[in-house]
Amino acid sequence: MGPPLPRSFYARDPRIVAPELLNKLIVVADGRAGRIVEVEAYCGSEDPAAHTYRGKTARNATMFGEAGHLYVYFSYGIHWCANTVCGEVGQGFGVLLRAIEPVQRLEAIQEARGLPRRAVDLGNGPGKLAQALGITGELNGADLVTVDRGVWVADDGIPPPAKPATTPRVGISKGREHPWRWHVLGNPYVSRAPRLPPANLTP
DNA sequence: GGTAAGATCAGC
DNA sequence: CTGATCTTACCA
Repeated sequence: MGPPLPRSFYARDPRIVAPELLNKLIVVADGRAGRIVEVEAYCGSEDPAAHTYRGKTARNATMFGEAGHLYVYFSYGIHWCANTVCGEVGQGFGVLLRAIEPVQRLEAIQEARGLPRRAVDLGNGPGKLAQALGITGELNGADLVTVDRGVWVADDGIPPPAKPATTPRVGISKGREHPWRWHVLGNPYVSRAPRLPPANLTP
């Protein structure tokens, strides 16, 4: 399946790392795995949409640590979301994993998601992705490079798309001007199709 | 100390 | 469109 990505892969600007994470595999301890088809970059103190914009808190501390660890946070009181920490220690940079195409242990993923689901609905969103792979707060801080808790990101030889689709990020109100969401163009497992520019209705 | 908003999702 | 209901920021 290929080795875990090295620390140096993550220790860069998340706007570089994010598109390169497309088509990599995220693998968890019990063998469930998915191909990453959608990501977003978050850029610390320079990014008002980032959890780390206003400095370190109990929740976001992992994101200020060493690159290559997993930052898992609890969202809207219901869902878990997973990020890879990027950049230098103290920057609070990371990449949110927003969608996967399930590729290994489909039955376990289906069971984790519950109810009959269309294949595309198994991992097409950050909360769904975490639920599909069983990622919860227990995995916050896991090292994707040393694989200390069984979670890692593998390169199985499929390269990132030469021209990934680039759009504004989903679900934020500040920082909308930055096109820091990337996805595999045309892949049916992404959470949202590219948003068309607003129609010009003025005469 | 209270309140509102949020990197979401499922079910009306 | 709404509810679920955790974390944080911000105001009093």
